[in-house]
Amino acid sequence: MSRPPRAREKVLDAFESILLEEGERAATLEAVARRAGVSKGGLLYHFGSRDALDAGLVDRLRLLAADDMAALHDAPEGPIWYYIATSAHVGGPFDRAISAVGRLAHGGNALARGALAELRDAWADAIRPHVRDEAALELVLLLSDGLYVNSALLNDVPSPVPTGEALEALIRLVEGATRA
Amino acid sequence: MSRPPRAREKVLDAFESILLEEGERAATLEAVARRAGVSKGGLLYHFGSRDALDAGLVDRLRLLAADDMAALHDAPEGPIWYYIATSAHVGGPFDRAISAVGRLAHGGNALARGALAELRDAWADAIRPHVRDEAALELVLLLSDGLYVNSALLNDVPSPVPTGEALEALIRLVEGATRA
DNA sequence: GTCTATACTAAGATAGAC
DNA sequence: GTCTATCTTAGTATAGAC
Repeated sequence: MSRPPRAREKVLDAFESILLEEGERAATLEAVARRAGVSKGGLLYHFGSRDALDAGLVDRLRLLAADDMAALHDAPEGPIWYYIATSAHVGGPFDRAISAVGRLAHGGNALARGALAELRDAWADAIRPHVRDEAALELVLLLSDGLYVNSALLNDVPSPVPTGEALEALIRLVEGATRA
Repeated sequence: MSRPPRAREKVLDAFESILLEEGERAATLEAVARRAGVSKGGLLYHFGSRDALDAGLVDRLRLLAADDMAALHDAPEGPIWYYIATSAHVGGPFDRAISAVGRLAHGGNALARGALAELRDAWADAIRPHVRDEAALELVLLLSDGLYVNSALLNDVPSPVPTGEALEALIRLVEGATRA
């Protein structure tokens, strides 16, 4: 009856944070270990190599993606609203995992690319029944991607991401233009 | 009457390619020099440090951005069409420079972040007169960002970026929803 | 399960020859 | 203007103590 291994999760949290705030290059084993509050050796007990650490983060993304897909299907405001609104709401565990795995994908990691491609396909399948055609589907998917890029990019640049009323106006516009 | 320094440009081309295809982490001075067909020492003659190389790429982006802004203003199909269509048409020098500088921005480079923020502001100013309100402006800008993310991400994953007729349908949809 | 110490490799940067 | 050689530091990984 062992409790979930806290250290492992702390390491993944640290890895994610550094990827998001400082990029792939800064996410060295030493930097991750330091931020997680363990030694390099301690980290390497849980993740035997850099590749294993990458794979650990991709696994986390897959788990969170399954939960989110369930929430999207059940959303009372409808999937389009849920999908776009949560894309702008970065900072949650799922959003962080997506962007962090995105950085690994940029670095050429095949596991990361595959997981993101699957996620995109799953979203497309969930939203397709609610829009009038493929152009409308593309618009919804691309808009959400745009929100991600922009929310992920800015750590000191002033944020161009719409929030609150501006975001609602944007979503109403998209719903009007795309709904089946 | 010295001709433009070819080696310098070759180095920037190589740096750009590696950033796009393999990410920040792979873009080491040695890898860039090898791809450019020069030695590490040769590279460091033109760019005295890694920071100088980063700055060189940001400078290139600024030059290309000025040209593109002129083309956007003169585009016969109108700025919205020009803007979205060219966002999907990655592979040109300008598009490559934007995505490559985007990678540097992810890595925390302040010059890169500043240049991209300025570019976004310039686009917003150019498109604002042609859309009906700020929500419509956001939609156009975010859609274009979405096209970039997706075109930049895929080196072996099958491309989710619409082209040809699908892209035209998407642009007509957006124009209908946003035009002033 | 976590640490310290250490080995090995690769990255950034300099010096000086050509 | 470009090269080779070399120095230094940082990144990955292993061994073995606690």
